[in-house]
Amino acid sequence: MAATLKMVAEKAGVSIRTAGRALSGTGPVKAEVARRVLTAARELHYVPNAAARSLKQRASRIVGVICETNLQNECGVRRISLLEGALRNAGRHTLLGALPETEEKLGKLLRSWTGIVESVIFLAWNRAWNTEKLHSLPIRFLFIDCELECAKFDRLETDRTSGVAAAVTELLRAGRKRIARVGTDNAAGRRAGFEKALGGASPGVASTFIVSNGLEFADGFAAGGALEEFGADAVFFDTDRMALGFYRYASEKGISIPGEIAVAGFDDDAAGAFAIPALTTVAHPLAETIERAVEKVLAPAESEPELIVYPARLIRRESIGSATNPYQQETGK
Amino acid sequence: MAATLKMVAEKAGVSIRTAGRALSGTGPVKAEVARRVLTAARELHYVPNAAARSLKQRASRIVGVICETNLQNECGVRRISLLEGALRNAGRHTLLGALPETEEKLGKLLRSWTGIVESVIFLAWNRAWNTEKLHSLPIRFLFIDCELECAKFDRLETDRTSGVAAAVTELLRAGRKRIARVGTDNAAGRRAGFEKALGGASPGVASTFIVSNGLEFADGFAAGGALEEFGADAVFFDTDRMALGFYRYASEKGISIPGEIAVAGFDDDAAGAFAIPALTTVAHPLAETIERAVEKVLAPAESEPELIVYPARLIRRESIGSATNPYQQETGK
DNA sequence: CTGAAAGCGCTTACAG
DNA sequence: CTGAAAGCGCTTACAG
Repeated sequence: MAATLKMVAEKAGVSIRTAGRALSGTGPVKAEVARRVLTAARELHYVPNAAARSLKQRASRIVGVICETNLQNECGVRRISLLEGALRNAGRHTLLGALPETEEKLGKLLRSWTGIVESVIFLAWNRAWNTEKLHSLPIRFLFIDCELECAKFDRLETDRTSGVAAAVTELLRAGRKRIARVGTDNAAGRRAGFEKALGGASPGVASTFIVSNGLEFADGFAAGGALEEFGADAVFFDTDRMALGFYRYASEKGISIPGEIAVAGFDDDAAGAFAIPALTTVAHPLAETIERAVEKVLAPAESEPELIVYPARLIRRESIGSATNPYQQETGK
Repeated sequence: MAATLKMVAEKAGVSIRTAGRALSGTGPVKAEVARRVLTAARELHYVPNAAARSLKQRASRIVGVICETNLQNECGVRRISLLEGALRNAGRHTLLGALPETEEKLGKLLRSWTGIVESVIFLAWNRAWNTEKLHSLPIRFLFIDCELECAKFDRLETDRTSGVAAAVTELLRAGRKRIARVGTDNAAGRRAGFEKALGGASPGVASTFIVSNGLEFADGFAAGGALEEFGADAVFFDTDRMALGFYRYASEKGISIPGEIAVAGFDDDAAGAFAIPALTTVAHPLAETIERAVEKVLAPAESEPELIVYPARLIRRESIGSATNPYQQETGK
């Protein structure tokens, strides 16, 4: 049985209002009375009911976060972890949910969050879905790296296009002539980056796109056959996990990286820095994005929605032919 | 402005109670009246305020989950992801928080969760802390894999001792004579497992424990020097991430795995199955633990606290000398 | 400095 | 079948 403010007030022999003032420190209370209230509260192990306070104040201080369903890639996790910490520093709590399989289920989830959550940050979204229905909910929405096209919501995006272009340009600079990209079909920014880099390539360069269902180790491993068939001497994978899955394929087939094929990934997973050879990758602007997301959540709801794009950062490592050991570069500082 | 039940009732020209009945489907309402209410609700985009309902019903259906601070190991993430899904299937929401650095901050966090959360599941805990203060909070607690010794709370544990013992026994069976363990000082179960396995070893076997500050790639890499110094021909790492960090060290020094040194880890990260050589590891009983945790959260609070231990599972792969390719074993089914 | 009242938005009894 | 009242636990005005 949790103690209530009423119980504390009765025990201290004061009105509920006076007890409230004494405990919260707002408003004047005679020192002796305050002491009596605090003692009563301590003895009853009184802890204020945050939900009741929220209801009265119409401010729950809870932010919903929708993440991808199969949460396992390290970058997504770091993002959630950083977001939770930043939100907590801002006095907010994080309600976590995975993106449901269907629009209907998402609607149900958001309705069940109504009144609990003030804002919802989407870290994952299905681009085939309609955002219309979101408008009728008394919730503020923010989309991070969802490649959403609807301008009615705040959106923070990593500039995947430039990030991928930088990585692919690096493959070209290393003198590679048959460049492949392995990834999923719905990654518009990555495709654009790949094409952008190839647009500036010399005439003798050939390229291909190998469609993958997933973004996991197994998907990278599975792409090995198609890469051999194409005769790729360089490959960009949409995720580091895929790239490292391909490492295993290459090892089994005796294909040398980067000798026979140069490899680059995306996400800057910690595993990549320790892989053999260390993996060239593109890092998300995590810190900037998180900082801005929290600002957005704290800002008054009336502000105009905007699209903010943050640059990704290329991390060049051994897998495209560098002789330096990036592990020492990065951790030696 | 979110529409309230009162607004819907007024628009439909009925009492608030009748509107409530029509919308929730509880209790009898004349068909024509119900239709009027539903229409009004639709037009106003009415969504019930879950927080207000919680307050009245004294049941928030929100479960707090406290995870480790630097959430990056894959196993911990899978656990959270599975937990969120299982809780949602049980009609519960997941409030996420990282374990604060100090007891005081944890107390503050839990107080701020009071009234919001019905139970809190700890996925991380500092064994130096006192559990006494938890008792005064109107929250139910559950500890998963925290190696907590206090019998007043429900605890679900992976049998790390047997898991580690199985891995180390496998190293011994492979004929290794100088066995090291690399890990943190506070891992009681792992230490016990290591010692248990060595207790049954032949007289000629030597062993050592190399203390590590963290459980990351860099920590495994950093242990390389001490392992060479000891002249280890086999090593058990407390996490797969450390083991894979050591892979990099071995590669740089030209040490062959498993030829010169056999390696085993713990956690069953996906990366291990694709590493070269594929990493022998111990898998957590994730599914069983999650299922039981949700059962506990749903069960009446009066039940006696208990300690339940689930067995870990050894996954033997190339890193201790097996010739089979476990990748094919595991994904070929 | 202190208290009685009203209300956040809903639901749970209780009368009609 | 329907409505007026009370209450979840707190806070925000408003009187004294």
